[in-house]
This record gives sequence, structure tokens and C-alpha cells, in this order.
Amino acid sequence: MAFVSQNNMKTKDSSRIRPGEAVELAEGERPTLKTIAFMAGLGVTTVSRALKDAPEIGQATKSRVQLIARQIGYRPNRAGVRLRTGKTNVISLVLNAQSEIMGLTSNMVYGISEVLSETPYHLTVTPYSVENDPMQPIRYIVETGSADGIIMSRTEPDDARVRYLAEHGIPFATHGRTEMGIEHPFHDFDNEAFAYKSAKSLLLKGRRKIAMMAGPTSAVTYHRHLERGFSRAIEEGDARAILVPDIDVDTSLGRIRDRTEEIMSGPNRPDGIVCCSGSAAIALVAGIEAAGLKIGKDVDLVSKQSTDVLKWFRPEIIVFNEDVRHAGRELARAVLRRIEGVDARELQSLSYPDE
Amino acid sequence: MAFVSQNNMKTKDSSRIRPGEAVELAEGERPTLKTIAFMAGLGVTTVSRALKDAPEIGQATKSRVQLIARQIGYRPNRAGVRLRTGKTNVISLVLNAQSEIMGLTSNMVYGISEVLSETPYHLTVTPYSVENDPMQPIRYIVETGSADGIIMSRTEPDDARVRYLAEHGIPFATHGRTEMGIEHPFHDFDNEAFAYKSAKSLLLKGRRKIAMMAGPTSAVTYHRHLERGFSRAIEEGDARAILVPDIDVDTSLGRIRDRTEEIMSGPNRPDGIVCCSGSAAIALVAGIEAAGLKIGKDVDLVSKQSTDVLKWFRPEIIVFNEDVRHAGRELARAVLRRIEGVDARELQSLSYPDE
DNA sequence: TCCCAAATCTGAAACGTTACAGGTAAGCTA
DNA sequence: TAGCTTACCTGTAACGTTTCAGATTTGGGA
Repeated sequence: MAFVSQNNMKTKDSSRIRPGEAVELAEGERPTLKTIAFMAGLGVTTVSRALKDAPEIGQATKSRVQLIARQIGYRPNRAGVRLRTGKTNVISLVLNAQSEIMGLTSNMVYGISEVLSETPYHLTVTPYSVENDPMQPIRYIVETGSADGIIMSRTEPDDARVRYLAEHGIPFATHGRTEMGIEHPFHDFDNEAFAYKSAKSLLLKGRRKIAMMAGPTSAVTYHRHLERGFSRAIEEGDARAILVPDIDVDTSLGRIRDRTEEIMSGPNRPDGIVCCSGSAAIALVAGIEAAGLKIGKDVDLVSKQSTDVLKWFRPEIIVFNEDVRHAGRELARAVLRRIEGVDARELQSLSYPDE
Repeated sequence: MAFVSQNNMKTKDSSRIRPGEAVELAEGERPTLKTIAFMAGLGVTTVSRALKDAPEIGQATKSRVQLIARQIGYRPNRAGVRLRTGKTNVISLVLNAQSEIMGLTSNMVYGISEVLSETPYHLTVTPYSVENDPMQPIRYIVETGSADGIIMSRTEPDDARVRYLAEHGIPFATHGRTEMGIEHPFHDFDNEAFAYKSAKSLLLKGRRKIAMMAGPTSAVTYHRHLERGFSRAIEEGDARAILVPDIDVDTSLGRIRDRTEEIMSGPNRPDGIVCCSGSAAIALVAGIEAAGLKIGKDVDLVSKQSTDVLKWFRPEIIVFNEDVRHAGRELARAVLRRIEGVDARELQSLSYPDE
């Protein structure tokens, strides 16, 4: 057996060495399939197949090739693969640069990376500013074919990006749901449950005039979920919803603070507030205290947070955690499986507020 | 002139149409150099050169080719370029996933993206966990040639990554300085100035027993800068430095809070604290208040922050801003220019604490 | 013994780009 | 007119991979 294999190599080797063929690796050069092919006395085709465990290659050959590959530290050249197959091995995260809700971006990135690090995929990040067309980065990716899959956030009920990607058959997953009858992978935090639980906890403290600082007004889907959960609790609790029309999570913290002071100094001030962003909560507290009121006495505050910073914040406010890192992991897994052809309906998940 | 050019096209066109050559663009196919070459009646070489404004191509041809390219929305295929030239057009951001200091990652990403968006470069992000070898992602990038340049943070005085990259001649820029005699591009916040100014401002309030919550103890370069600035102010102010050995910025917020409470309840408690992280500051405040002390009365706090959240934090603490987004922009510009061959010494910059 | 199928392996072509080593025509000089 | 230079353009090869369409060997059945 050993003899045959050696003999095999001998003949192959001599027949393969052609004058002018450089097969020795120069300093700093990376090994390619050709390198392995030469070392194993095989054709590059065989090596290529052996490395991906193709059925038409003998077991002995496979093992030998894989061993050599491991020994010389072979890694497939991404450009070669990409050029030949069209597969980029890239997942693109498309983000809004403005709507950074305290650690959202980083946790999302880390969650996604955790999953991708066990795969050949790389993560590219493409932020866009809120003034720009959100479609622009999406179109760019599709037109230039620069990713195999896309993850995006700030999903809207009727989302042009979702429609576009679905039409073009590009795998993607959204952080947040749509309401447009297109089935697609998503992961979402159950904001309805959060708003409901939050308002409930305020009711439990005897609060009856409750306001909510929700997501970007009506544009983004989760705004609707928040409203739904909030209204349900308000109705059940026979309380009153105080509407604060002109601020939302996208508003600058300074303006949130000022507007809060104004409202809390007015005649119709709430005695409980539900807030869906950690940083906004800090600005709310500043506004409340500027109005001369005391948290826990005059008004109670419940907030969602995606880092644990608010946990240490004084005065104490009730917090529900949204695990964005987990969302990142879920979204990454979803796009990957979508790329593999798994049905979109199997790639939809929700996570629940966690006190 | 027009006639000549038309004639030119005619002959070229007919000589170029070979049976079996598919030149029409199928549905959803992207145009390539070949597409343009066919449309313009030129060779692909000429088109390639015309698009990059090479001197050996006639002005009329250049304009014509560029017009066609624009009209049909031609974008060079990255895999083709990468395979042929070895240039990836990728900048890789290598980050520590744990040391997220409130918005650091996202601002860094956005700053870098702002600069890259005007170039053909894409940004990939590679986080690594603190338990893992920080060299691992760096080695991976170098071995697989997956980026033209690297940006990394958490720079150490004697940084193995810097040595490795310098040896391999890979362009990179660091957020933070080294002390190893290797000239390389960096951008750094002047932490010495920050610590000095911070301690000074506490001295100005009459504080004389001052503690500092610095960066990861001694590992990271900026720790030294903080200590230097801090000590200088302490000496000048004839004050006393209170050492708190077992906590730093990497410590969990819960532990920071607990340890702070302990220290502030002890006999040798500081009356002023300099803190170099926004989120740590919030935990510090929690600890201080847990010890029954009042900020502004029993103790004053100065902190660095990289978002504007602390600005709205109550009780009021003195804040200096580190503009991480600006750092991202600077770092991106630095790597790009380094890739172009600019001398490293011209790509080193510092930014100053901004009240 | 011969033939056929199965099991392995093979080279050539192609993906889109750029570098190399020319080629051709026009215009100028002598 | 011949010869040279300049301006402009050309095809071919190569980067590393996978796919296609065979080629070779082996073993078994007739």
C-alpha cells in the first residue's frame, strides 16, 4: 500500500515537473491549490475536490490532501472563489449612523461576529446617515454583488428595502418586523410586551397618567408595537395616556431634556413614563429633576436598555433588558440559513423583555 | 473627425463580432469591461486603461468610454481586481469586544465609514474577545491577505501586533501610541492632558485627596499617560493621590460600584475622583451614593466621555469629551495614506480634551 | 478472454481584471 | 521616398478557483 502510493507519487511527480513551472513557494507567498497539487502529485482539480470532501475522490487521497493542506496552512483565496463562483462570503450589516441607542451598534456587531467567526464569512459594515436615502447602501450592495446576505435594522411597516431585496432574491434578515405580506427572516424584541409590562408596572405603583417615549414616530415598525402594548395596559388599568407628540427616540438628548422639563412643569404632567431607550431615559431624568420633581415620588420611570449601564443609574429606574447581542446572533444565524435556502418562515424569532 | 471615429467603430465592430461570443447583457447580469469594449468597439485593455485615465489613451476615446461606463452603470468587479492585483480594497477594524466604553465601537465605525465611503474601500470588522489572543485576528488577516490596511485599538506600550505588522510591512494605524521605537501611524486622545486638567479642576475646587479610575492597569499605553498627567497635577497641587489598585476600566460595572462603596466608606476616602470612562462614572456615582456621600459636597467627580450622555447625567459631574468619531476619521485617513506610501511620521496625530 | 461499469482522477476553460509586449497608422525629418 | 517617432490601440497571459467533459484504472461478470 505504502509502496503503491509512493510509486504513484513518483510517476506523477516526474510527469508533472515541466520546465519553467515554478512550484517552490517564494518567501511570503501563500500556498494555492497548485502548491498542494504539486506536493501530492495530483491535479489541482482533484485537490480542490478532495478539500471539499467530494464523493468522487478516494478516501486515501482525501486524507492525504487534507493533511498537506493543514500542514502548509492552506487557505482558499477568496478572490479566486468569488470570481469563479460569484459567492462573496460576506455578510453586510447596514446601519443607521444616527440612531445609536447606547451600545446598540456594538452589541449587534459583536453578536453577528460571534456567529460568523465559526464560518468563512466576513462582516462588512455600511452605515448611512439619516439624511440619506436608506435604499442607497442596499442598492449598492445588490448592484455590485458585494455581499451574500444583508442584515439591517430600523425596519418599517412598509419597507422599500425589504421589497427590493425580496424582488431581487437577495438573502437578508431584519432587526424588526414588517407588515407587508412578504415573509422574510427577522428577529425582533417584543416591544409590545415590553410596553405592556412597563405600563403595567407603573399602574401597579398607582400611577394613572402615563406617557411613553417611543421609537421614531410611526416610521419604524416597533413604534406600532409599543403603542399597542401601551394602549392595552392603559385600557386595562383604566388610566390615562399622556401624549407627547414632538419628541421621540431620534430627538437629540438636549431637546428631550428640555421638552421633558416643559411637560413636567405643565398642568397636565404624567406621573409615570415608559421610555424605550437607555440614553433617552437619562435625558428624561434630567428634565424631570429640572422641573423640580422627584423620581419615585412625583413620577416613576420605566425604561428599556441594551447595556447594563442604567442598572447602576441613580435615581433607580425600572429597567427591562433588550439583549441586542443575542439579536445579532439570531440575525446572523438567520441570514446564513436563508443563504442555504431555508424557508424564511422558519427564520423568524422574537425575544422577550427580561427584567 | 466624427467620420473617422465612426469608420473606426464600423471596422472594429465587425471584426469583433465572433460567432458564439455572447455580448448582450442577460437579465440581471452586470456589465464588465467586455460589455463596454463591445459597445465602444474597442479592446478590453483599452477600456480598462481609459477608465483609469491612462496617458496612452486618446482623449476622445477616454470620454467615450467613460460616458458608456456611466450610462450602463459599470462598476469594476472587486474579485477580478483583487485576484489580478492582490489589492483587496478592504480596511479591517480589529476590536476588543469586551472593552466597549459606551459608544466607542459605534463611533469609531461611523468615523471610519465616513472617510471610506468616498473611496472604493469597504470596512470589515473583526472583534476578538479579551480571553483570546489579540494576535489571532491580526495573523489571520495577514496570512490570508484579507485587507489592505488595519485599524486597531487598545494599543500597548510594547505591542506584539505592531511589531508583527511592521515586520510584515502591512499598513496599519493604531488608536493609541506605543513606546517601542517603531514609527507607525496613530491617532490618540491626549490622556495625559485629560488627567492633568481633570485633577487640576478638582484641586481648584479645593479637593486634596484624589483618586483616579484609569484604563486597564499598565497593559494599555494610555494608562501611562493618565498616570503621568495625574501625578503631575497632584505634585503641583501638593495634594495626595489615593490609590485604588484592584479596579480599572475593564472591571464590571457591578464590581466598580461595590468597590467604590467600600472605599468611600473607609477611613481613607478620596474627596475627588478622576474617571476615564463614561459608563464607569455612572457606576462610581452609584457606589458613592451607596456610601451615603453626596457628589459636589463630599466628593467631586470628573470624567471623560465619548458620547454626550453624561452631559445630562444628574448629579452633575465635570466632563471632558473624547471625540471617538473624529478619531475614526483620522485613523481611516491615516491607513489610507499609509497604503499610498506616505511616511508614518506624517500620519501621527493627537486630539485634545474638550470641555 | 473480453467488455462494461464504477471508481478515481485529469486538463482545459472560464470568471473579470491588469500587465506585458507588441502592432499600426499618421506625421515628421532628411 | 524611406525611415523614424509618436500616439494610440491590441491580443495574450496570468491571478486562484470551480466546472465541464472526458481519461484512466480496476474489478467483476459473461
